[in-house]
Amino acid sequence: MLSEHVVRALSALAQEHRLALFRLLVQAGPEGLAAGAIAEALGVPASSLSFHLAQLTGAGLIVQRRDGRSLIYTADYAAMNALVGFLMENCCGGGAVCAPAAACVAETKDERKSA
Amino acid sequence: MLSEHVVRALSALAQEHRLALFRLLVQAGPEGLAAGAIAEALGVPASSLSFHLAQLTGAGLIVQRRDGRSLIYTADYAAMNALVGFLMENCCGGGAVCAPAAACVAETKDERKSA
DNA sequence: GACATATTTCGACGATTATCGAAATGTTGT
DNA sequence: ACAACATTTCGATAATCGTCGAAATATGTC
Repeated sequence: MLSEHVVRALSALAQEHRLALFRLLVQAGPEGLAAGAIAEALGVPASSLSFHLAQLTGAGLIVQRRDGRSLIYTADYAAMNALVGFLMENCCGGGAVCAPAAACVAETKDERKSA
Repeated sequence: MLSEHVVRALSALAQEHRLALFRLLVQAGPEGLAAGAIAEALGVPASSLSFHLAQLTGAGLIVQRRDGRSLIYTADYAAMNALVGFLMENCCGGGAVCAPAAACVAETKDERKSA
């Protein structure tokens, strides 16, 4: 993971609306949310939201897919885990006390059924 | 933890020099590093570095103490853990698959000796 | 007190960012 | 083809940010 990418990701998260947006998607899970639903949840005009979605997408933190006329956004958990891992890497010079980075492993609805 | 503080912390980290600086301190551990040593390690002019140190300090990510004429900076591990925890909070709606946030518990030299 | 060292504050500059309405694009149903 | 809906692109504006030299502040030494 290049620090250039990490800076881009952190910049994307370093903004009230985008931080709220990302957390909304993190908590929404793999099903994600449509742009319209996000705009309503955050109370942000559509054009502003679109700008923020583009920032997060460009940073690789969220992913877009289409469903009918709606665009559905989901958090990229792998990117989130990598970001956290990068920040805490070699914490305290690798002392045993420092726990390894957390990992969120998302499951789809189907995976949950078959488990 | 208020999202306002988190945004401040993320903004502080969302910059090449400051990200490198913070990671340097995270890896340096509780003993920390003097401003001069950091400036040399990063290849940044003293006045620029001072600006960045102030950003990180203001965001509560690092802490300053004095030793003679040097100012020693250390990473605030509690703040780092809180930041990561906030980001991953309630991941996937609280699904059991998602591991809890990582935690780095720093030890001082003395604590390590007596352990 | 004078001097060297360590670091911060000041001031100015160019570059990037967030905002949002209006218009454009893509999608669906008739 | 047309109308309705969902979302993005464009353009302009105000605000914030990173940079660094010069000067100021603090500390330690002689």
